[in-house]
Amino acid sequence: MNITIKDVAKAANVSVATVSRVLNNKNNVSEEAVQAVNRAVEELGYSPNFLGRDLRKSETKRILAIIGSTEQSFYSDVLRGMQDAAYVDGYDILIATTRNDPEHEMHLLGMLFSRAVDGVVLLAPKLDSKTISDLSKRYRIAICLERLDINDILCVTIDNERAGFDATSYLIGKGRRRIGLITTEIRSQSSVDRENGYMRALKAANIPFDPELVYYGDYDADTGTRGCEELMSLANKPDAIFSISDTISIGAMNYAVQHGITVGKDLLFFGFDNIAYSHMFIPRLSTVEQPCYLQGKTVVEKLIANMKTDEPDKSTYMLPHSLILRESTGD
Amino acid sequence: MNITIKDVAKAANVSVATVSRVLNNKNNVSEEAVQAVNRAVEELGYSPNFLGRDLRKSETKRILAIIGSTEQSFYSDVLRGMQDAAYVDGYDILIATTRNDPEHEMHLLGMLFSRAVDGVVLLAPKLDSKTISDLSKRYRIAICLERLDINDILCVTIDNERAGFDATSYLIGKGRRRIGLITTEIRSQSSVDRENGYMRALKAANIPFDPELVYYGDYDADTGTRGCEELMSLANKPDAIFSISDTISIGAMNYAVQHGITVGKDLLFFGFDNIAYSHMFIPRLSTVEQPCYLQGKTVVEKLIANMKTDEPDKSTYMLPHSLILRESTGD
DNA sequence: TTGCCTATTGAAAACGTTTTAATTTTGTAG
DNA sequence: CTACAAAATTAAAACGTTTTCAATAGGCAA
Repeated sequence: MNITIKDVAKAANVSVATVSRVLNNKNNVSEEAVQAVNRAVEELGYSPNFLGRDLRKSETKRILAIIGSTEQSFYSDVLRGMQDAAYVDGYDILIATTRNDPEHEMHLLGMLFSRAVDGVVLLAPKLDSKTISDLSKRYRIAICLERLDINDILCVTIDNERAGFDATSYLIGKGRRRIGLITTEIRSQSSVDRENGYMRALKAANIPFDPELVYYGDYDADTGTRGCEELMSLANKPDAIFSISDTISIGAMNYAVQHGITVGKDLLFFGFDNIAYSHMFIPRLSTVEQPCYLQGKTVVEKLIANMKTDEPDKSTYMLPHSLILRESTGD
Repeated sequence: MNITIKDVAKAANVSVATVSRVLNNKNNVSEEAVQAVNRAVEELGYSPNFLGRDLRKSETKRILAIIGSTEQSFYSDVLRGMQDAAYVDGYDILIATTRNDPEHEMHLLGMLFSRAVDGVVLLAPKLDSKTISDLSKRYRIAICLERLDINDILCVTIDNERAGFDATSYLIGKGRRRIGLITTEIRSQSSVDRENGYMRALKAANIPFDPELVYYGDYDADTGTRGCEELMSLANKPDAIFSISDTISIGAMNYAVQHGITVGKDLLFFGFDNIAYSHMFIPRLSTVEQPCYLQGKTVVEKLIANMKTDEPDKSTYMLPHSLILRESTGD
């Protein structure tokens, strides 16, 4: 029913081997054969079945990027970087979402076990690090935008601890001493690292850590709103708030603006990620920028390199971040 | 080197056929065999190679969602709907991005021709409708969030013309008679439809159409900012602005707020999509809400149904939209 | 002419599954 | 016991490619 390489061979009066060679641009084939095959392909409207090819070659030239959801808009830059790197070596990047469900993440990793893709990049994995680490011994897996506490898997990320330190220190440098922190209930390594950076900055400035000033929630704007509300209802209010994501910060600032708090003066805000909306929302948000595109590009380059070797690179690469200063810190 | 079904068969002392049947839960196999096979699978850490399976079965149980980029955050709801529908029939949804390049869109459709996926959903296609329509005759393709001017392909969308009409009419109902329109340079069908709705609303209210009031740009916030600036520098300024996306509206409102224009009074704004940030930005944006999740769910349900039949459904389904009224229209 | 090397070609094996068709085993009724 | 149906099993074919290996054709030197 479907047109196969056999049909093309028949139409072009050559063997299937020759057709295959023409299709793959092998050099040891006569000009006539090339012409005949191409004509036949054209006439029949043939396109090769990759299932056959992939099976025979035992490779798919596809890499799967596994993410929680596409909602985090800054993923788009990461993915762009990944695609650009993949393109160079003829790979395609496919994306699948886990909805932050570890079980579904495992299901998607099944595409790797079952050879439906050649490699996987986990963006913000939810599975425990032991599991991932074990799998990475048998399969080509890399992690991006995160790192594992187990240190034997290819990671491309930023130094989140340092970034948390930098942001918090900046607020301290602005004379603030009661700095709130809004972070996530979910103990992702990046959140933990950012919190640790926050702590270290306090310690470095001899400010005692006050657990009251930490609010735990989700990754969304509502968390920011509720967090800000809670922190501002403390007897001893904060004079600055660092959040581990811009989305949270925007929600938090939203609360402040609506309650007549002068952002950038009474209360400073520092976010994380530099999402597109962070400079649309007024007052504009100061934030930590991470090199999204570059992280994506780098992780795929390294992963593809790993596919070609038996001694995979298991390093953790930390790319440089930077602080973007805007109105929310009074800049 | 890799563990195959043969190894399992040997270890379990049965034939590969039996192993296959156990793995696929076929009923005509003895309890002992099931035990033996499962034990062997466990011991060897075997997982089936889908390339072999897919080739033999001529199906992959995978559907590819092709989008421009993941930046448009409201896609995430659509994709969630798609996944939920896919899950019911044991399909996986994979996502690939075209970066709005028709050529790359065609490349990705290659996964369909080459049988790497069973079907494709195009979210906002960039290829011309003739091409897509032709392809849909040979392959299982559906369109979501858009429609084609050629009407012979499965589409799930909203009535964008009607939505444009509704939004504009609402502004007119608020006493506005100079209504600006910010839309896209790119002539996507949805943009065109929304514009047509805008026109029809003007006509229905006996307001002459003024081409000066239309600004063409991109899908981003910058376009909104520039568009608003340009429209407000007219001798005869608008008293309301309808944009074909929230992102644009937010950029536009941003300009207005910064230039001391009282949004919701001097100037009304109406957006489109009801993205998450549209109620975070103050003043809050009135907008057209489309049923994202439902569109995604529906399109995949219909597509899967089409895969099972020789007489595919080529209808266009228009799901209901609604108006969300907030501060930007003085509500 | 003969022999040999090179360039091109094709037949067949291989990739790892599922499924068909044939065979063996089991169970049951007579 | 025997006969026969039903159940379980297997060998082998099939899916559509790529690749190996052997074979053929062509060119050229001797």
